[in-house]
Amino acid sequence: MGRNKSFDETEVLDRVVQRFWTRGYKATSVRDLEQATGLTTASLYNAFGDKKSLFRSALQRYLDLSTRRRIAALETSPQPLAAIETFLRSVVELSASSSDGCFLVNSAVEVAAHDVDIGADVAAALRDVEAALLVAIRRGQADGSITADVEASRLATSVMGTIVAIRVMSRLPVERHTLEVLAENQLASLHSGAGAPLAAGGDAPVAAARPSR
Amino acid sequence: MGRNKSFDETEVLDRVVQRFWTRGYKATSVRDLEQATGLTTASLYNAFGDKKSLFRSALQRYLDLSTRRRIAALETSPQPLAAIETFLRSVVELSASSSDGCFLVNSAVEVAAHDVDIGADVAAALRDVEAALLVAIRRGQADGSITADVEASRLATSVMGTIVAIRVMSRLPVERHTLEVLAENQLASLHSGAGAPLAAGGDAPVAAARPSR
DNA sequence: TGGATTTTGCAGCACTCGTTCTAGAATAAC
DNA sequence: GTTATTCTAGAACGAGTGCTGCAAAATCCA
Repeated sequence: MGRNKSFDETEVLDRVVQRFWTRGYKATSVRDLEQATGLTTASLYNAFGDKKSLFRSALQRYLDLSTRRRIAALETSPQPLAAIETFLRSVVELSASSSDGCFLVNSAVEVAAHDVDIGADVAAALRDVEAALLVAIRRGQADGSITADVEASRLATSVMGTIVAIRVMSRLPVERHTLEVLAENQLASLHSGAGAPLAAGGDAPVAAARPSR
Repeated sequence: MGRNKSFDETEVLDRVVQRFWTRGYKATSVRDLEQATGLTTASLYNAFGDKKSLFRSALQRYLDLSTRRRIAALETSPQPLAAIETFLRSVVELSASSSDGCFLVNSAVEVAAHDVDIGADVAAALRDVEAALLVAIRRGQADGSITADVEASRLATSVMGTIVAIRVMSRLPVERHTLEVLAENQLASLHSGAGAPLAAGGDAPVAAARPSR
């Protein structure tokens, strides 16, 4: 009983994600969100609670759209090393084409340290990613494509760190080449075959300075 | 001619750094800074200009105190690999004992993407660190302590990325062990001797969950 | 149709934001 | 001592902050 909502919650959340993602938590005002969503204050507060709750909902929506798809791809791919490579290369691709970075990493730095709840959200999401990487790495070690000289859990942490680093560097006016080097060095350290722990040549083209925003 | 300032600018800047560092740019108000420094609005604006200028001055002060000391240590140490190891271990130490992260990395994520000037400041500082790492790595390759299988510039970028990753992870409620793994994997990939690209054992103790703030 | 219940539009709350202004206090040069 | 100049104190500005209150509109269940 009662009146129905005139909007779709997930569509609204997508707009909210975009705002929080590009501007950050503090720099995004509730009025910004009203303008971005076309909703009024009352509708926003009625549907999602206060600003912090809305932010957490947006973060979960972002995880559903971005992070969890990657996790699924990692866990189901028949070629785990190739899946990790695809993952890393897509992160480089995204990072090179936008300075928005990763909503999760941005939130880790700006908000997570000051809010226990959001800190737990972010840490849990990163743990999920690392767990998926771990599964893929273990399978890669089993089929011989990934080096077994290092514990799988250590490799997973290392890959996770590389992703975070790429995401942070992408917020700065750095060359795309820098991001590629980070990804390639990480990939090289995963390959089995102990003779060449890291590729010395580098098969990716050196790109020009990325366009400034 | 005229009246003299009743405060020391660098002492005031140190207080300002602490505020911006722990709370971020947007979440730190000018009134916060007045309270932290004991100065009035007029004195702050007279000495440092507006909020953004004050932030940039604080960032430079931070670089003078923290970053540039590390750079000097890297460039002058007779044992470059040991210097890098000391660098990484001190980053882990700092990161494990505080959730403030690195003022430079925090600024990269929160502010640099939205402000061209600050973005240039941050990127330049990271370039300086990477350049110092490069010098140390080249010397390590020359004396045989660091692997020559990988281009020095790629190693430098990789170490830089690891530092950034540790700094970001330290803002979350993660175990100290995670930060140590990141540092150790990176160190292992620097060592010459191709047989064991990454240490499998791990000589650092597994610590309990770090104290929450 | 008639409540009951929910959503919506919008004014407005108390407060904080970065910044400026004015008056007076302090000090260097003459 | 006078004067020119700088610094300090604190009020205040207009705009913006997160959030709430209230009446009107819309919808479901009976």
